[in-house]
Amino acid sequence: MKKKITLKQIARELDVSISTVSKSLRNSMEISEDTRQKVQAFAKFYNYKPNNIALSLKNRKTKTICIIIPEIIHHFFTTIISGVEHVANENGYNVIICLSDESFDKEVINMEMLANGNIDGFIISLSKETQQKKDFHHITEVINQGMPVVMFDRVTNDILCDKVIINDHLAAFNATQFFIDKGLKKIALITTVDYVSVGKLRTEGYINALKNNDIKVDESLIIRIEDTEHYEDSIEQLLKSKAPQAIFAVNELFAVTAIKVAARLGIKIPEELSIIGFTDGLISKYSSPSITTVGQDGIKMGAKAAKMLIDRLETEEIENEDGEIEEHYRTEVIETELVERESTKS
Amino acid sequence: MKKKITLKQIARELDVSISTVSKSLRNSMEISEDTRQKVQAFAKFYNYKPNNIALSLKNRKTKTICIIIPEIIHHFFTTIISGVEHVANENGYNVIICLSDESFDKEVINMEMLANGNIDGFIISLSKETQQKKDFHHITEVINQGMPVVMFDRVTNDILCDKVIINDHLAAFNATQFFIDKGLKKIALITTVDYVSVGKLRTEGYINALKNNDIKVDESLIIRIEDTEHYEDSIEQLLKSKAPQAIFAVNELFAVTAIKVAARLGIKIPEELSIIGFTDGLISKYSSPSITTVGQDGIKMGAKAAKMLIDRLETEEIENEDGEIEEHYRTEVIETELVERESTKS
DNA sequence: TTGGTTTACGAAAACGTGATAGTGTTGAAA
DNA sequence: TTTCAACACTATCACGTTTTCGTAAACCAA
Repeated sequence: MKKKITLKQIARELDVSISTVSKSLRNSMEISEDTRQKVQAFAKFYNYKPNNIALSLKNRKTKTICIIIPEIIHHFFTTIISGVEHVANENGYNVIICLSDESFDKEVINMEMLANGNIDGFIISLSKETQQKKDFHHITEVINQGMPVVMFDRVTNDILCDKVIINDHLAAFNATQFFIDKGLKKIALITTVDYVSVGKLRTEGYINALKNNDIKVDESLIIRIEDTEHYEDSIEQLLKSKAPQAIFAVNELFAVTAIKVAARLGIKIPEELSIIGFTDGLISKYSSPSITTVGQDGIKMGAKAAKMLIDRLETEEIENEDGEIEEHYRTEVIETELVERESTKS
Repeated sequence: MKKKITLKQIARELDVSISTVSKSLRNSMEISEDTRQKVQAFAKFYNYKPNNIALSLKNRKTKTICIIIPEIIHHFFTTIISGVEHVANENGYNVIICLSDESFDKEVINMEMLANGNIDGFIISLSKETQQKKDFHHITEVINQGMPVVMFDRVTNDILCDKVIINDHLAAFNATQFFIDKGLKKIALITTVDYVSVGKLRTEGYINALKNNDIKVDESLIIRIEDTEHYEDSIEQLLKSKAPQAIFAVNELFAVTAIKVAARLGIKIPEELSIIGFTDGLISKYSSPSITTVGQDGIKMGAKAAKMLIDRLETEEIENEDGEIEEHYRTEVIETELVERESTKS
């Protein structure tokens, strides 16, 4: 078991100073060809690699970013991670993943913990609880310390920072319009409670599409789900009592559950009932019938977020020189597209 | 924008030494009540938090572990992460996630990068390419440097370290036996190529179950899939030409694809064809019909792996004192259970 | 007053690195 | 012979902590 070797050990072994070793290894002209060779050979033999922690301390940057997500067992967030990770790696950054489990406290603890030097910046999607509480002090604090933050998907207007979102409103509008264009008018909505920002926006998109086509909004066609475990009954109720022609679900799980319930009730899809979900995940793809969805490109979104963060990290020094430059934050909108499958009529 | 404050700044401001500040903050008895109060109040006001990087450098531990997985867009691995993250957090550890993308090179780069001080230990599941190459030098090297490594799921006997696995052989055996007990004898297998360790083991389990029941192994009932994109045709071929009574698939995707193909061919499930998959993920749960699977509890597995790693990290100092203690590595086996759903007859 | 013990603090080292600023030796120009 | 530059290296500092050791000042006993 040979432990990692340090500059100091090499220096002692070769009877030169630490500076000489350091310079030799970075091929400084100050050091004679001879010594350089010797040091480099020795270092290679003992597989010397600079200690990243020491470098981090010295350079005041860790080359590590943190992504905080509410939930990892969720295809959308997984694709986000994938996108972030890829761009980060390309730029020599590592990624620390934190799960807030939709909990405000965990989000705060994670941020405060890592803000003390561990990482260079954050990418975050707010937990449900945080959105409900509207308490963002932990985030503003981090930003005030000069650490860049990029928010994605579940964002808030209360914080000024870079953001990456999809146009939830428009996407929902288009999905609803898609139904209407097919001649369907009795369109149900399965959505979340309103404090989840994206759920709210999607609901609005749905409503606006109806209004835009002079279709009256029937509140009894809208189900707002809070408990994410037991909602099958509500859907069954809806299908039985209202017999909608179409359902727009604000996520994949709601969509696939609707399909299951419909199948159980003997309702034919897409002949008697069309369904569109949100988020193009594995479930939609492999469900039978497969589900038409509003595809959010998580990979692209994650990649974008990572790029924005890294851009800010790498250009920060320049901004600081001028001292007085006002931060100018951007909000990027990622496009969505309707992925047509078997759950809607073509 | 107030940057983080350091001990040095507090010391200068209060006109005491750095040591005094440090001691005051950790409530050392050496410092007078008076000074302590003063320092603590000041520190609290400026929200002083020790710099983790400096601490890491000093203590030679980072309180961060790394998990390397082949692929994140995969339910099993996300549950693993979830389990790891939970246990890690409970013990004050952060988790860095690296994706090897099934690539040997990326696995090596990630490990070498992080082994230089960034983290305290690894949890890893081998990439396909690594398993194929059987080149594990990067892992042994890290272990030789004294950094603990825990392998899970895709492991190898060529490396001595802690491991967490499921009994793939037994699980496959039991699944196959389950079919046989229902009176089904013409059982097909959809598996991976043999260099994927778990695929191989599951294949063996299947074969042994057949042999154990004096059923001849029919190689034409076995499909070994290499290209993970285009294998629908092979399955269609199998169903058409051999008309198996049951299919055992070594993962979720193979199982759900089999269902799709069967549906297309008008084969009734489970009446004419029973299917069992492996890994109890969302797809199996939400597929219609839902799929009976061999459930691997990823959360438990990840939690176990994290626990083993942290145990080793926290007890290491003690071992080192004795100097001569031989490392005794453990291999934990996580139980599986058959989750019966609609794709098999009850 | 002397010697010894507290009390309350400070200096310095260590973790590992890299940059800046020296320093001694040699050889050549003046 | 002096001076100056080039060469080849070394010393030191800084990053932010914690910890060990040292030491003035104060107090007390003899």
